[in-house]
Amino acid sequence: MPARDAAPAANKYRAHRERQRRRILDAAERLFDEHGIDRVTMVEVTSASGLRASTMYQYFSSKDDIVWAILGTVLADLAAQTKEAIETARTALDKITAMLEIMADRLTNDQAKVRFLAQFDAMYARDWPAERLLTLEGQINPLGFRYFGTLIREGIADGSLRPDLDPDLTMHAVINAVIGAQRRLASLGNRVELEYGQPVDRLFRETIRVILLGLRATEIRAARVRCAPPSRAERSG
Amino acid sequence: MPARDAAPAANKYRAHRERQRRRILDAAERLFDEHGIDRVTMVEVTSASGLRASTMYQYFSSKDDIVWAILGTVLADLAAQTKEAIETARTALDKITAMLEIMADRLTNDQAKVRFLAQFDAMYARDWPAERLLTLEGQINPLGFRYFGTLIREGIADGSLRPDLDPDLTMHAVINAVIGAQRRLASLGNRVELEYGQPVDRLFRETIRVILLGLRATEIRAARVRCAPPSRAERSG
Amino acid sequence: MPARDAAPAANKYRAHRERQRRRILDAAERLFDEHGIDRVTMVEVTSASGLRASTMYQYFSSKDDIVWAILGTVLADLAAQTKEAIETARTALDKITAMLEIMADRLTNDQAKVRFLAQFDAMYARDWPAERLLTLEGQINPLGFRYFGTLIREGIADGSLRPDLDPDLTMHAVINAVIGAQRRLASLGNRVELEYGQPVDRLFRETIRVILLGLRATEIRAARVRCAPPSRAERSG
Amino acid sequence: MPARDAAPAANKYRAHRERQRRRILDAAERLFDEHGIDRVTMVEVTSASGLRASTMYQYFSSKDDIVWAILGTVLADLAAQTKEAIETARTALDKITAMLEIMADRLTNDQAKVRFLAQFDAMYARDWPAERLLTLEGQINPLGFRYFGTLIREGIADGSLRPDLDPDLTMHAVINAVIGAQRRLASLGNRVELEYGQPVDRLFRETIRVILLGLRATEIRAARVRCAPPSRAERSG
DNA sequence: AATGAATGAGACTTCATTCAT
DNA sequence: GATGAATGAAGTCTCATTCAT
Repeated sequence: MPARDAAPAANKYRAHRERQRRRILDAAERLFDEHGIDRVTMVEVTSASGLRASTMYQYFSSKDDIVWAILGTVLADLAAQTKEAIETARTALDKITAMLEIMADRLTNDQAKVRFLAQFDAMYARDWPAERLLTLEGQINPLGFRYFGTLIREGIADGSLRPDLDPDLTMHAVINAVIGAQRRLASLGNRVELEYGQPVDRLFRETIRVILLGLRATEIRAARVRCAPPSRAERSG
Repeated sequence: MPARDAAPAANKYRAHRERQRRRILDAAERLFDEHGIDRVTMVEVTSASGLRASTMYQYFSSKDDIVWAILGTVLADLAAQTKEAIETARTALDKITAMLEIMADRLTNDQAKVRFLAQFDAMYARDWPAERLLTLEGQINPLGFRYFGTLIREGIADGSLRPDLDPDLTMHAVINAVIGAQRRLASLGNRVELEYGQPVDRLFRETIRVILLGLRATEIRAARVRCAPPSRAERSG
Repeated sequence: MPARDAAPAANKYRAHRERQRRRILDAAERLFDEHGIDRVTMVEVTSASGLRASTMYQYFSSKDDIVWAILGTVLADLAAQTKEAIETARTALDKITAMLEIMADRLTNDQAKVRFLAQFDAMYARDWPAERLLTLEGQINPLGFRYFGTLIREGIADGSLRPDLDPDLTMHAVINAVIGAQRRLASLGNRVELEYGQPVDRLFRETIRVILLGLRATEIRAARVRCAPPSRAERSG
Repeated sequence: MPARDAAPAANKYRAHRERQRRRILDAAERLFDEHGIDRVTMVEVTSASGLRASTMYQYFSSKDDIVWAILGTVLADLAAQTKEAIETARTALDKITAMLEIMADRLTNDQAKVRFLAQFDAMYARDWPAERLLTLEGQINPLGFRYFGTLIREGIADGSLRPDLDPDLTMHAVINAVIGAQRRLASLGNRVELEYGQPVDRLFRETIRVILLGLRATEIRAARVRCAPPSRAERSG
């Protein structure tokens, strides 16, 4: 009976299509990471996927298509992780710390994906429309850029951040530096390690530590209170 | 007399060659910045230089050749500036500050060159031999990487840096973050500006400020100088 | 009862097929006119018809099939119109005039179809078998080519045509010129208008007028009627 | 001595280049005529010219380029012939007759080139910019379109043309019909011959004869003089 | 040293068509 | 009868590079 058969058939098609798509994206992701996005041709992706050129075009009509598709999945993962981490944090400093921790974690456990983002930034930044960037970074910080200012103000209010920070500037500056460092380390990878004699994770975590030291309230509050002896809170901060 | 004619002729010849070389490099630099290194072909560089393909081969036999040549000039400039700045500084913090200032200055005044370095990192990191990286970073810090550890120790000793910094790690971490941020900002350029509503220089200088805040012992000293001897808790931060 | 259900089902089926066929032909006709037959691919016709490539093959298995099908309908219309017009005419000149009028009318009111014929001539003339041409022109003049000679003789006899016309040649020559002019004007369309500053219909009607002037015995007769019995010389032209 | 060698070397290059160009154009012209412009691919032209695909692109970068180049030579020839013929004619009717004679001559002696023009009209009319048409037709009538009106007026004045012709319309209409007929006959070629039983030249010359009969003053002058007996000239006209 | 010509290699893309469901 | 998937074949075009002058 056609009515009964139609749905399963359609499902089967869709499932097949999805599987093929994944094969292509996986092959592409691997090749991009091994040789660099710019050095990989559609022909290579095609044969690495076990397809013929003309079949490929039924799925992706250009390398850009593939790149954007990969970007989509990478960012979706990232967004989910970030959101979860922020929700469980309490003070603003904790939230910021959680965000940066996520980035350290990704660098350790998903270096290939971070490298992909690094390449993407370097190669596509030029061409892609500004809204894309909003989407991109917006997904790293799913609460939106506006939230950055709020976060700093919140931290100043709750005493976890230095009171002299510029709410409209600081968080942007921090995120940028951290993303820059993370991607650079992912790209240069073990070269950095060879050279600096330090694993990339340690370097990155140290970067985060220094930045958080630069943000946190401890010393400043001491200065503000000025001539009173430091409270216990300050001492332990 | 051949002896007399030879030298001027040779000079003229060398001068001509040097001029041609510059034309090529300038054209390439411009194209690389406009369209991205990977999207520029030798054909384009050739015709932008006003040469013929076959003439090009008398100067550069591949795009890589050109890229490395440009890299050489960019790094030489950078090295000179950095060295000078460091020499005039007194405390370790001053030296670090000077190094980071140089980077901010380059971002403001030589964004194209920073963009070039950003592209270089992203695209050539993969292939180029490790010694090259040593050269690269070695020229930013002409005193050598070993010096980084010394610098931190010096700063702790002269009281300009936090005493709890790890001499083998901190400076590497800081430099990496700053380079990462600088190149990222140069690459994304006015896109970041549109999005964050802040000019890239301000963002970058804020990044530096936060990092220096994270490094310095200043506030503690400030508090100390002003009112009372620092408690032990403050000293250990 | 199967006997009762079969007929309506078959009808429904046939109606559906016919509707699909028309959709395809209409889409093709439009595309052929917009972009030129040779530049239109089956893929384009297929998607303009809202079908899938594989479905198309249930109806037409090549572009040629479609072209011939369209040709069939266009010629059928034309044949009907021509036949009717000729039947109501009295003298040979009137018949010829009627035939040419039809062509002017089509140029004015069905320019797209004339353009189709123009393209067909230019592109398929090379390949198509000679019998097809017979069919083609035979339908414009449903009475057959032989009739052309008869027509001229008839006109000479009834005094409507110049007596010095060659019955085996003239009508062919005239028809050819008129078809050539008509199709050319349809093809070049408003380009001619822009250039010559005259609408295509006016140009075409003027062409017809000149040709008819070249054919008719009228003026001589006019002279005759007005003043004096015609001399023998005038009668024989 | 370089000064002496340079010029001959450059000449040699240019001569070689010109020879290659001609080989390509000749091969293309032949293929276009045999199979139709649209059915010929660059690959075919290339190999018919004895070149490699990549060499071809040093000369012509698309089929269109080739088509336009051929068009250029064809029109140049035509323009030269037409101009010469017109100059030696005396009355307007003679001039028109000369123009049409040229077209008959080309049909007889250069049918392939006329076929090329026919194809060009049918296939490129759609796309090519209007100025091109001006150039095209302008070269057939090198005196410019304005001249058409003048010619008719001149003919009416010198008594060689019917006085009731519309100077702004007639010549355009005539030329269009003649070009249409000529190209149609060239395209259909021997098919027409088979069918009509008449060689194409005869048909075309008959077309011209009828049209000229339609234009010339003879009969009209009879009418104008009205009641005088026809002169001998009129009788034999 | 400069350059015109030639070209192998290969990337990208589209089409028409078949087959299994 | 409709359609999703697959694909061989072919065309278009560009690039890097060599060679002879």
